[in-house]
Amino acid sequence: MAYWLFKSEPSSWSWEMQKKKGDKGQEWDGVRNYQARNNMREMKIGDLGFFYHSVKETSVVGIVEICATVHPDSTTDDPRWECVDIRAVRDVPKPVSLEDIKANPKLKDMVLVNNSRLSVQPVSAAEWQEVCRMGGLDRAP
DNA sequence: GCCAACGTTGGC
DNA sequence: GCCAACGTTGGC
Repeated sequence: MAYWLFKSEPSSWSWEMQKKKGDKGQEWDGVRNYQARNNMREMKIGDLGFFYHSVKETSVVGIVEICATVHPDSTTDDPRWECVDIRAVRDVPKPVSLEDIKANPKLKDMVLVNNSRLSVQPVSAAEWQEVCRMGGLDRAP
């Protein structure tokens, strides 16, 4: 089981929109960055991820699950670009802000802190537990 | 709205 | 293969 973080600007794709897709989920398309794509290639069904709102809210707002492994991105004919499908699992009761993450020494190595431009990132198990705790999930999913 | 950081493109 | 120019992202 691996953990990930998906970053999205709410004006283009928000957590609310993701939740409306329900259990069917949604293809995480539009990624045009090799590092992000390579991370998606590593994902397996059942892996979990944080849903992070960039720009305005800069907070982890939800938990998602990988529901389809990597496949061609339907929004382009360019065979280089692939993506996975994710579905919303639950809200994070208390969204965890970037400020809070930066202020927590346990999270100082998070990719989010050190490479803010990568849109699909790996998250360690320890980081997962800690962010879940901060978000008000006493038991990490 | 600004700007730093980063990734990509294209000329050589 | 290098590197300058350019475009985009995202925090502030």
